[in-house]
Amino acid sequence: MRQETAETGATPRERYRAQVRAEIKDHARRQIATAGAPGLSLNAIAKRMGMSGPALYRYYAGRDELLTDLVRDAYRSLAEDFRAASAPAPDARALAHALRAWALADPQRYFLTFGTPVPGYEAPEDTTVLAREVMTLMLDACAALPPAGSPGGPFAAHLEEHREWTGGHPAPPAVLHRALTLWTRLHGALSLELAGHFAGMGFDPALLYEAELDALTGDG
Amino acid sequence: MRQETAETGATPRERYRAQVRAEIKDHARRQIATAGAPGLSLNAIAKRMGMSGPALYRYYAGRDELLTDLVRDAYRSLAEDFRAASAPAPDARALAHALRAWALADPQRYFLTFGTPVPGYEAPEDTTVLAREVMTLMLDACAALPPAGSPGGPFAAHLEEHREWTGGHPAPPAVLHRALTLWTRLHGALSLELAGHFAGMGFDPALLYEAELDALTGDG
DNA sequence: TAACGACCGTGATAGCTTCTAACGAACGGC
DNA sequence: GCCGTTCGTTAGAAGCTATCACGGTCGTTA
Repeated sequence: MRQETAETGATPRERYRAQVRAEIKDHARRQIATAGAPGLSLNAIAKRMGMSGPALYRYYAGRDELLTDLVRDAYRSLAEDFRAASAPAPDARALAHALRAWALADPQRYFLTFGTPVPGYEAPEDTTVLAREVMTLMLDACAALPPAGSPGGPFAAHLEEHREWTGGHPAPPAVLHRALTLWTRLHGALSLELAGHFAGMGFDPALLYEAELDALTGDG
Repeated sequence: MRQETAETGATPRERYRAQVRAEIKDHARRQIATAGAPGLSLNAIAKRMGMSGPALYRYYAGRDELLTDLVRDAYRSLAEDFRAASAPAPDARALAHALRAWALADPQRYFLTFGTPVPGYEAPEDTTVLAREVMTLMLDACAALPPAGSPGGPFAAHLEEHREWTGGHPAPPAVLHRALTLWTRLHGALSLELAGHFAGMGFDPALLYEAELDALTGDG
């Protein structure tokens, strides 16, 4: 039978394994932060950890599995920041600022989750679950906003009949619409900024972001 | 001396060279459309063209140069579609629809221009010139819109002093703001749709796009 | 027409990558 | 103390970018 330690609930072997996996992820994070996802090299990680290339495959079946783990961590980290920004009460402005801070802290991490998808790579089921969790926090924040003057256009009516993605959230369609536009507009400004498309244009991206946020919280 | 043909103004050698380069680009386009930019392989292109790998280097110095050429073509193609949508008169709605059609026709081409940047790769000067051309058409379209009720917030005031990117466009700051939000909002909705982030959410991305467009042309 | 030079395609090579397979060593449970 | 699981190694296949040196071809020029 296996002997479990009190602290972690795992055998020493499993603890070692978990630690090595964490170390691998740490190197991968650093590597991705500077060279991006395509620059992630299992070989380089192994060498930097002082072991040979194939040894890594004892811990990760391949590049994709490592990337998936990083995506999972990224979503979890964003959800955590969102939860912190939602305390003591859901707040769309705080959420938006948390999102930008999270993105600027590690742009490649943002691209890993919301950037260009790798064609061959299929996101596993549980990442969409994590994404839904983030979405739920956005819905809560938008539900807490003062209701907009307009009752919502034809798209809000469309959303009334297609609310599978809300996970049973009781928000009215106008709030669903607001949450979606909050997401897409902030992502639009943020992703173009991070991708460097505003470079050399002269204006301050932070002010554009703030202007979008004003438009959203004032009247979507 | 070089002998120029009447039709193309180039020697037969140069015509052949241009034709081969075009064929390479064609294969690259097809390859990128299915496997994305990281899936672009010079070797595979060469083999599919019936020649050996290194032969390609006679026509393109490397992967980056080929990618740059594709980016250039993409911008040119978008600018062309925008010009067509701006006839007979600048029209923001027509422009937006042209953008979405252009993106859906080849999502990887969209990502090539507006997607996650490759960290090692630096876009050459002339692509920014092409991007400015696209931006100018957007500015023209926004200038032709009926003026918004609001005179513009603090960001519009900021833009008044930072209008280098307009290339001397005489539009008032409110129009500059509108053009920027047109770009970022449409990109936000479009890029998330193309990246598959709306998959399984149930609603129709086209309606979301249309709703954003309504919000923009009605009152930004 | 004959020769020269620019250009094109080839195979060989270096160095990198992911990933599989087979072997030896170390660790932990009984 | 034995024995099996697990770990790390080296070797190797297949792929990629990119460079080099060589031979063939084409166009021009003497």
